[in-house]
Amino acid sequence: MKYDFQSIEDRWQKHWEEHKTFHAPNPGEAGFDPCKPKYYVLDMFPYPSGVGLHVGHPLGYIATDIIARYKRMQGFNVLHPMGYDAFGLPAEQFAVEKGVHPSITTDQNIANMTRQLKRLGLSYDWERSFATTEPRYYRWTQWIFLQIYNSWFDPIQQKARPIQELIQALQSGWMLVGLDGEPVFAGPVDALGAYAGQQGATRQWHELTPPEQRAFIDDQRLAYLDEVPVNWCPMLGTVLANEEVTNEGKSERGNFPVYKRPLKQWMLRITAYAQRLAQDLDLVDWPEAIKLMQRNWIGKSHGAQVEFPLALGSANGSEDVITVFTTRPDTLFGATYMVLAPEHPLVEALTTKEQYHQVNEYRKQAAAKTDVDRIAEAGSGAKTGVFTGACAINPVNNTRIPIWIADYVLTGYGTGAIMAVPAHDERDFAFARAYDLPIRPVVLPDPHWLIEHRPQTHQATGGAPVPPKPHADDAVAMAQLRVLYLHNPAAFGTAFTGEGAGINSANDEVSLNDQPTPQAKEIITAWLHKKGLGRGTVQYKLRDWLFSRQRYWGEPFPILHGPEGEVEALKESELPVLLPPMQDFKPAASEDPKAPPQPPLFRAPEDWKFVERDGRRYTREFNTMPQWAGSCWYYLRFCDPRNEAAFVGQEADKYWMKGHPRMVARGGQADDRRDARPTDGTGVPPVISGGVDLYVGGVEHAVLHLLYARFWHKVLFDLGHVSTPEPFGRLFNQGYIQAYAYTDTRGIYVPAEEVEEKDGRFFHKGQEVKQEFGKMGKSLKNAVAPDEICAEYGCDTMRLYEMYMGPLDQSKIWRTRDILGSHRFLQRLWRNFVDEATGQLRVSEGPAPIELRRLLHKTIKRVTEAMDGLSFNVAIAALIELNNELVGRDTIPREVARAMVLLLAPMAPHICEELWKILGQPQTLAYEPWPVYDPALLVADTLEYPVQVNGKLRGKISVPAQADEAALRAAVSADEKLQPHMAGKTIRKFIVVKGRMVNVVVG
RNA sequence: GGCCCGGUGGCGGAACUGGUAGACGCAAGGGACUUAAAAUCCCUUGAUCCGCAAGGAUCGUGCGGGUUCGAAUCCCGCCCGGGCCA
Repeated sequence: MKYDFQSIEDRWQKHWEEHKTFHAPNPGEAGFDPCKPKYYVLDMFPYPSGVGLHVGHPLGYIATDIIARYKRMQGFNVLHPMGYDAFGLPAEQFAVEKGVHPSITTDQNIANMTRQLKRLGLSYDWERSFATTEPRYYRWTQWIFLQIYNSWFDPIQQKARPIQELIQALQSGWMLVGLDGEPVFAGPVDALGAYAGQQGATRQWHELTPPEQRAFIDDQRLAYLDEVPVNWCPMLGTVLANEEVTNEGKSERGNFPVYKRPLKQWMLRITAYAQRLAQDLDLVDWPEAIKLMQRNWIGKSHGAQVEFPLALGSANGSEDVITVFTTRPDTLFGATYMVLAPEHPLVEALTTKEQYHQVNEYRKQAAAKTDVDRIAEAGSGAKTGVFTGACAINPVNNTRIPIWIADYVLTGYGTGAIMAVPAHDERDFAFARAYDLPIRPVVLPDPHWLIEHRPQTHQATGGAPVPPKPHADDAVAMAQLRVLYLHNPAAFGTAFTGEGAGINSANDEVSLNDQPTPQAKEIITAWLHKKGLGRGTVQYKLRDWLFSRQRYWGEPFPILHGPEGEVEALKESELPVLLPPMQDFKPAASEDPKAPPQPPLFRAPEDWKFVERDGRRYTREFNTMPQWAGSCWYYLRFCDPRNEAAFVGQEADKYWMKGHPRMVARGGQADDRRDARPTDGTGVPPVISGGVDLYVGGVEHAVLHLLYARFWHKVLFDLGHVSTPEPFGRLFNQGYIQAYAYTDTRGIYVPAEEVEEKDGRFFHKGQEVKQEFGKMGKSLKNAVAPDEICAEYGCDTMRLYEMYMGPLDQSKIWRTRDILGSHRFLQRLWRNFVDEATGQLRVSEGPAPIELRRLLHKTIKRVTEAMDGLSFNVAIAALIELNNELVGRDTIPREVARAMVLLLAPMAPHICEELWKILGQPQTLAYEPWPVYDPALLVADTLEYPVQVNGKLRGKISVPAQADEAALRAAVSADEKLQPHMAGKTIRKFIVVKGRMVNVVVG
């Protein structure tokens, strides 16, 4: 009886499906065991792509499956679901290409992907599966949008609250309307810094007209309409979020040009959560790299807001100050000019008649460029700008400084105005040189910088002699260099942006001279605050989330627009708003960046587009939600996917999302949970955030999906709909599978499977080709389908191979021929259990020989620890070693056979189920207790100590395990091999590492 | 340019908290079985050197220093590769 993986795998997959082996009941349902702890292990939501899976995709799925199976055996209730993120551009584009409605292609793709996944023997609870495109799912996506829409962010409590509570507070006079359209607390302000300084200029709620009231409230919502400069991609016919635009100013999907233009769009106020999104990263067990990326994206920076009064005669109108934000207030004395973004609202009022034409022309040019172009041009040194004719006053030294406009300043960032400090900012430096503006050094660079950038040509020194390269210790030369810098910083060719001692920075009241940068910042910020000229601030790079897309294949908004342009949200009872059936769902793509956006829903049937209410005719919102909406909360729906009354039941949320201290497998006693304690010593903090216990996916979602989902989750948390502050307690990023790809002499990729190797060279149809490698996929023609591998070797082999390739978080290269090794392992395992010729079981009763039993328990320890660390490659290696030990024996003891099958089962479940059955077990092994090792068996009677002499390995001694130092000394001096190394020398030190080794220091 | 991660045999990789570097697999070579091939089983395999042999010596974890009885592991400086930001 040979190892017939085909029939074994078919049979067990059928068995699991028929017996619902992996169905996890919810609290309160039949079969639910409340005594067990829970474990929620989740894969990142996949797209059901039209081309199907290649072997790179399941890498993470296999890993989570192994953990799910392992945790089940350890006695956890395991939630392990899978579903599909099926809305969005790729699905729609695929549908457009094939000329079929997206709902049809989506269903086909889902069916195909489900088939492929099931072929891998993944133990998902398929009964919980859903797609974001199902109305019973997106109904709740719309519902959550309504929650966000009907909320505001209370800056004192730092949380979202129902907008109704704000309205009540305003009506009762507890809150007032500030001049800048901010809600202002009417009570005592001292304790409430958030509102400090805003009193005085306020209005009572009842002083506002109803439209004003409505506008005010709409401005406070977490979902709001705003006319904003957006990333407009005419070729896709939609706008994109900043995150969806590449550094090159192209769309991430399709690589089409993206332009900046103002459009009225739905925005989500994620910026209100900037502080908490950054701070709560401390609560989760995520890779540091990902936390860092999120922190960078949120971009918290400390600095100061400084007010620059306009010089007399400069302002035509109301405003008399320009506010700027700077992270280097210590360089304020070096601000020699100001720059406004071309779009800055003050530009119109400031510009003098003489400069009007030039300024206007410049503004037109700037409007035609994308942000990214502008940043790129600024970075490349091509600075452009125009003088407005107006001047401002530098408040620290009362100097008149000119106000310019330049497109290297963007409206989206900060206040859209900067103070330019050319001596200490690269872009300001380049600009100042281009337009001959003064450069005033106010921070003294360190000697290394001065030497590195010292002027080296006659021209650069302005005619002065070129000094020889000074030594940093040469006080006289360094002094000369400093003087040269102070007189002519431009000669050094670049700005000094580092920290140093202040110079040229004093007025009658305050001096930053000789102060190191951090202190200088504090001193000047305090002075500005005292004088009412500015204040220290915290600034974030994070922008609000642009939430509208001009697409068909997305969730419709639960929003109506009234005849007077008023916005009206639907009631919960009116959900879902179904996508209308349409034949022509194509976006209105155009190569003309000026073409007006035309959402496909604009062409929807009349009875969908218009809604009668109280005798008024409302128009539906024609935009749809972006791709990310559905994946922002799917992990919650998996907890309770069939709930018709709520997006997730409270009990289900509390049970599956609950946080618990991370369990540590200690000494293999993993199911003694009374003893479980938070991890320590590993440097991993205990997880206190709750949420998904293990979330596995690629790094590419580091900022987008993971930040959006955290934001939604926090809103739901604030409103009391979910019980944990964070959605994903522990995150793990798996690496990619790469593969060799081959290019011919023209540089064109040839199908990798047709390439043959000869003596280290590669040939395709007789032509030599070049070997490269890269991420597996269609474009490199190097994709390998899992179906082929499963057919040839079986999916157990494929699962083993993918896990054996290397650490899960690293990228690795797929080599089909290496699969043989994993396959041989399973073949050998099978033959150890079953006599192929007779079909006889080769298992013996009776106790195992002690040495074999020791090896078994050592293996249990290694495998268990490797599982906890997700080091499946190491776990497999340990099992191969044990298996190799069994090869050649006539029979294998039952206790070894049993444990071995259980240990391998999470990784190669089909063959193990079959062997389990052959061993006479009637039940699936999916819920068998995980083997536990006996620590007593790991301690041998005699130990072999390696002995070093002066740190070099010179021999080995065998001693009883209990041997003390004296016994070891005796054994060492008695050893013949060691003697020559110590002869004639005194032993100066005798180091014993108990159970590990001995080092003798002689001399 | 800044920050982060990594660099170990022909290859993928292992090595607890500083304690026998190279587990395990692939590839390669030799042998057994076989009419033959495949499959299987056994042996060898970091480099250099000494020895008929058993065995032994020296070097060796990107490079150069340092700490230590002892460094792939910790510290400093550099080189290379990857990622993120600019």
